Amino acid sequence: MIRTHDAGSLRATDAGTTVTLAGWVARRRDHGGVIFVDLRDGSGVAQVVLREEDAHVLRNEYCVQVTGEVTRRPEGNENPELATGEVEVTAEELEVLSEAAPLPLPVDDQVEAGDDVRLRYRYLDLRRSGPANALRLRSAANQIARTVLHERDFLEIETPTLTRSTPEGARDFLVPVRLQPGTWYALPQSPQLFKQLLMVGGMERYYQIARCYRDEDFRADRQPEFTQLDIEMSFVTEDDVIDLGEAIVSRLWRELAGHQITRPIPRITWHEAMARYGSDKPDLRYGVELTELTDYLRGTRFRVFAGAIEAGGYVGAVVMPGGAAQSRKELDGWQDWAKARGAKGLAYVVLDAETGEARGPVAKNLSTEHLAGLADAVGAKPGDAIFFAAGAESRAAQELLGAARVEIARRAKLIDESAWAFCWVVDAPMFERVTDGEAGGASGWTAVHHPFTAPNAEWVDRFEEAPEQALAYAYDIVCNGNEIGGGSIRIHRGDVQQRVFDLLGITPEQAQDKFGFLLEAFKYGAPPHGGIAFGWDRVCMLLAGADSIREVIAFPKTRGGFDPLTAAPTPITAAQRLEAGVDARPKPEARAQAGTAGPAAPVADPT
RNA sequence: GGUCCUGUGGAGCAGUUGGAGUGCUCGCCGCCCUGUCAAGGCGGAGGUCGCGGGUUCAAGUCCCGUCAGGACCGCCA
Repeated sequence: MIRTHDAGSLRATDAGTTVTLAGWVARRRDHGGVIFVDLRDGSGVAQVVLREEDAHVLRNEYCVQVTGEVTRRPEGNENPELATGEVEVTAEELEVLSEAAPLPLPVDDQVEAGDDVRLRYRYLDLRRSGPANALRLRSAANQIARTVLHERDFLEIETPTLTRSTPEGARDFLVPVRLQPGTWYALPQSPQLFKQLLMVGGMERYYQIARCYRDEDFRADRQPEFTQLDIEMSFVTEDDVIDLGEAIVSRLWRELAGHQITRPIPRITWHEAMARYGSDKPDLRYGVELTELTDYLRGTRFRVFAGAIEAGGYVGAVVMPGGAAQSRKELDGWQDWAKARGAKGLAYVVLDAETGEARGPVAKNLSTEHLAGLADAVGAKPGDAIFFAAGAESRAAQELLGAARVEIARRAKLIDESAWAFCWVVDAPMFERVTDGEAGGASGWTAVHHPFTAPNAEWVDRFEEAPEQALAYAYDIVCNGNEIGGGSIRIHRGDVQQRVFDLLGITPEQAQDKFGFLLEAFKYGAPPHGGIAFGWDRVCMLLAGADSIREVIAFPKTRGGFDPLTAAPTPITAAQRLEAGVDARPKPEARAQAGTAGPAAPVADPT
């Protein structure tokens, strides 16, 4: 090392030692005869005192090496703000290791720069303490997860990133295969099938910090490539996986957030979560629960509600504490808010703060009796506002109220930002009805989780009887309204798997074509198994207190899938295009079992 | 694919009902300065107001389109 000490480590006890430091000029204060430089390295900052003429050339972010004696600062010149504030290094030698051009992005913790500039100069951004600490935290999180898992005899095993599509339902990223022109690899959306094969292979306890790829639109908590802490275990029940998940999460939060999670983490069924919070990832930092009014309002003459009730649907409400104080404009704003998410509107009633009298457009449509008992029915007080949602589809109405609940909490400032509220959402439904608009409204079933999720003991023999009610051994862990992980016990019996495929409308031929290798593996003594995958970027984002996963990714992409630093993606040359076989037609016959098929002749046919 | 917000020297922001010269802080360049720590003082350079079109006597400001960044819906666990 060309340094003897870390700048941030110097203390009063080091006084008298001669040290060599290497790092960056974080800030300089040039007094003419004496120059103070804050020298920053990975460990922190120390003040260097320079009296040499040639020190005047120093500029921000010059990379320098300094040798000198550590001395206590003169009486009264200590800086209690700095860990190293009691001492300074009086430079005897200064070497400029490399100069820095004027900075396009100030390396300054005070300045908030725009995302495009930060990402374009991410290496400068990372010199700032916030972004640097976010990556350090992520490294620590990785370490903690590995420790917990190795303590429990897990094996870290890597799986391919050039593979075929796994059935997660998102769009695949595709990679042309030069050796088999016209054929394509898919980047894995998750290592799902491989980890199940590892269980068949007797690995019993697998984990991987796995990069996953999904070609869908971005969000603050979504990137096209992202990371999962992926785990699978053999011979386990749902409780075993949940217990492991809690062990990991509680260790992470204890060591990185200073928060002791109370275990067991509460569990709520999926149906209860939808009924009480209108969400399958409820934020439990605040109350504001939904109330179902389907029975209460039965017989109402208000068409919107009556229609939903007669259709066997749902009417419900959520209360905004103090919401009656909102202006007409604010209340109208809720209508726009609801329309923006595809609802027709958001009916409401406000309760007069003095008299408790119900007012508002909807109040006129409700009978005196319904109005009289309304406040009690939904738990509202004078001065509150009550929002309603109704629909033939219970879930859509509940989700609208659930979204309103989140918005209410935000507008009414009901969220304790320092709180951590965890829960498991269990007993998720197996199937969801899908209507294929293009196929003339034909309806079928799709797997809520994925098609290898096991029905629970109650439903395993009869999920076909009422697919919409069948429950799975599937569980999600939720933190402050964010789904941070999810998993399931998998199907390991061929007959059950076949019945699930039948219900999903997957023909044996299709099943064979898409994941025949997994089904074949299951013929040879597949152990019962299950697992979980944590959305590692989200976990780290929450631990870092960030509001986007971009903050915990070293080199993230912008919303358009663009990397401002490397300017990827780029067009390819005609030669690359030809060689990659992008336009080649695959050989007509389906590729036989692996092994004997030679490389196909290149059928370059650029169109 | 849809809705919304933002775009003004290198960075962060201001710019009123359209009205003369687009302003501030930081940074940058030069000079001064021996105890600062967001050092200070004096002077200076640097701007196609994202881009294109339109309305107008006049556009940073209003309208249309487009590009880029962001938030959300759709999509995606």
